[in-house]
Amino acid sequence: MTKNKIILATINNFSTHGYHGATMSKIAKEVDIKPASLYYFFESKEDLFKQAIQVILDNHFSSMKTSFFNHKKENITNLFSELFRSIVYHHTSNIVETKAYVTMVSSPIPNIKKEVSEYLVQYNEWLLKNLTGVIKGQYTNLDEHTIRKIIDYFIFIGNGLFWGIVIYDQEGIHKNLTQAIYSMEQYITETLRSENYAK
Amino acid sequence: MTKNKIILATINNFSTHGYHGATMSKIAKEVDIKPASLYYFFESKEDLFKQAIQVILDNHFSSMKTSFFNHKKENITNLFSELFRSIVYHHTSNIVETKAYVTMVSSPIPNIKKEVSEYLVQYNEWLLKNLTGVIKGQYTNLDEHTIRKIIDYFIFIGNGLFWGIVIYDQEGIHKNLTQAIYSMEQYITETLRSENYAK
Amino acid sequence: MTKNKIILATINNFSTHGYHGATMSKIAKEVDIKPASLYYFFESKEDLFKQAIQVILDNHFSSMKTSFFNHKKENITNLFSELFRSIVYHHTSNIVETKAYVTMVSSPIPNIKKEVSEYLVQYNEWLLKNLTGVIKGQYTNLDEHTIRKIIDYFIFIGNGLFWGIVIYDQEGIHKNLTQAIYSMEQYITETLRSENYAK
Amino acid sequence: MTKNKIILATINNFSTHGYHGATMSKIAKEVDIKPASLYYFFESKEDLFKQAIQVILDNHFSSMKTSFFNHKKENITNLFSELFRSIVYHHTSNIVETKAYVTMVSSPIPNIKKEVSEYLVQYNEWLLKNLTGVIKGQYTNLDEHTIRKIIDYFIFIGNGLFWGIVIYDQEGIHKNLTQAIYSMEQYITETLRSENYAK
DNA sequence: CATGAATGAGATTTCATTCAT
DNA sequence: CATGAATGAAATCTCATTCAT
Repeated sequence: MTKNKIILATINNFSTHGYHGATMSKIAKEVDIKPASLYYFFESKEDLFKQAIQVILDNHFSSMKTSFFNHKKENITNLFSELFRSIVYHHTSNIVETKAYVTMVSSPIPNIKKEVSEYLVQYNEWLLKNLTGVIKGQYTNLDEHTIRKIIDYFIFIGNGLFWGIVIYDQEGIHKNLTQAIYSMEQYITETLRSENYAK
Repeated sequence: MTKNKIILATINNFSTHGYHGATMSKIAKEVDIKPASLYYFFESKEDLFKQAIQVILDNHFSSMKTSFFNHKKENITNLFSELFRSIVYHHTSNIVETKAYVTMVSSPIPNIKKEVSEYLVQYNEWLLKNLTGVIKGQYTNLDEHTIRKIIDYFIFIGNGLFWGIVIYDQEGIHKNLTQAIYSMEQYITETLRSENYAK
Repeated sequence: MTKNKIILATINNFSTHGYHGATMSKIAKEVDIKPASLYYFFESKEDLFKQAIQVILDNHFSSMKTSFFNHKKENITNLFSELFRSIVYHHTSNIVETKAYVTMVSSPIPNIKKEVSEYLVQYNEWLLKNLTGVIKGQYTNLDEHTIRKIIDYFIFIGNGLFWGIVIYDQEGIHKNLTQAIYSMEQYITETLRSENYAK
Repeated sequence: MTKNKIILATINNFSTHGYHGATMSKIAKEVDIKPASLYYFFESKEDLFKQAIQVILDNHFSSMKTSFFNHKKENITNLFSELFRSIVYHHTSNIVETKAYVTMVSSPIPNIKKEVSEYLVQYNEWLLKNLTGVIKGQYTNLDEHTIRKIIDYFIFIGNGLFWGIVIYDQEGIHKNLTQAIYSMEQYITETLRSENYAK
């Protein structure tokens, strides 16, 4: 479908050239149509980019949801490992969208900032709520504050993993994944021990 | 000095609008001169951006060198904490340059990619060499491979810290700094223990 | 057709203002379109001028071919007169192209020199071959060297005629034409006599 | 002297790039000064070019005068040969000025046309007057009309020679010179014979 | 004399957009 | 659906010129 191809070409161009560098011509050429034809599907460049970014965010959300709900959640350390793996899998399989996201964060598109930050807030709330739920389900005695600290640490380590995906190659990313999993395991072990926690 | 002001305005505009969004007009307006005057100091937009980026990279390097050599290096855990603190300090004090760097990585400026990757290689080598030196000086029995793993982990955690600087506010960054320091301490402790190492 | 009109306006402006003096604005104004529209038909100013010059050269070649092949070639003196007449006719009817050609020779367009010199070489070869053929057909005993001398003289006299077309008015040009025809007749008569030639 | 060097650089640039292509920067660079310095010597670009062109015309006139008055004028055929030789010598030694002249004729400089055409009129009158004088001195019976025809033919042949100087190399030019001398000799011989003239 | 610094005007070119077909 | 043709606005860049030093 042409409209879809246009969105993909838009994401592709945006990720490597930024908003102003991603011209309607380049996008049209990638889809093998003329620039004038883009206006049959989209009202304007801004409209096109708004929709394209929505696709990136939707993909990200559904990818994260899928991996979250596909997991058995018997073991929390295991869950974090799985989530890290999902993050790596999602972002490496969609490296173009990932770089587009980074571009979005660093040089935000005029008039589209809002959508992105709203998504981030929404995503974080979702993640927080669900992770909290799972952890509570397994470690019933852990207080809210400790749970929050674990999730925060997970996000912190996830950030390192994320930036690694952007700047490293396959090999480097894999090394980071191992480090992330190890780090999280350590953190949980330590936390549980210091909390004098018994499952 | 006009030339300097132009460079600063360029970094500023580049960091928020990307290469194509940072127009010569916007830059000139920020310096309160006319666009034509930019060409007295720089041959072309590309030339201007090349020099601006060189400034960013030079600043980063000298900032890292300063913080590295100003430290006493009596205690390695301490050194890593100090370096993390320096990273945070440098990037938060130069948030514009930092965002410019992220923009550079995600949507690289045509014909300037090379300079940036060359810098990264050079910086990594410098970091590796010096950190290796310090660690060796303090833990004389640690083998190369273990030292390398420690440094790799340091870089991995530093990446999380870095990305946090880009996307969080003061408070979030400070939280990340604590997490990073803790994480590194843990890692070193564990490593030394598992190596059955006695200083 | 717009593209054609643009080419004509280009030749026109080039012939009187030279390459740098013939601006895209002037050309567009002459065609009654906006400068930006020129870029729908031509990639760049250089591209436009390349094509315009090709038109001049093509016109010249086809004009010369037509007049050469339309002639009966029974009498060689007559042929030369006819060719002179054709030169005058072609250049006075296309005085703009002719002046453009002179401009081209004196202040060549950057990166377009090659096309012009290649054309000149090609045209000279064509002229030489065909004139040689006709002369040989009529004066079977004339040796190659003599034929070549006659053609060279024809070209020499043609050059005087050509420059006269550029700098004189109708009357002056006509006077030159008479002189050229006379000169060529004399030369052939003298040459045949001195070669003791009998047809 | 700087002013002189500027004039030479102007002629040089004008001859190869035309008026609009000969920029103040290029001229300044050739003299190894800054563009701003040109304005110490000349009021404006137009002023500079006016003076430069005056130099070309003055050089041409004095060169022609010298060669005319240095000749013994015993033999008219000889005089024409000498004048042709002078033309060739002057223009090949000053090929840059010559090409500048051609550029001037084909793409005249705005507001400077007048000076050039006035010079041409003046030069032609001078040439006519002096040649007429010499011819009359030697062939006292020749009527004005015949003299004028000879001079006209001389100019016509000179034009072929001139254009040859512009487009040919050393060898081609020399061949043209021979042809021109021969042509003029023939013409005079024929004219005298047909006028049934006895010196 | 000479130039560093600056600029208005204008040149070439790009780009998002429109609209008739 | 798609595009050929066109354009206003703006971007990059050039150029002649000025003026204080």
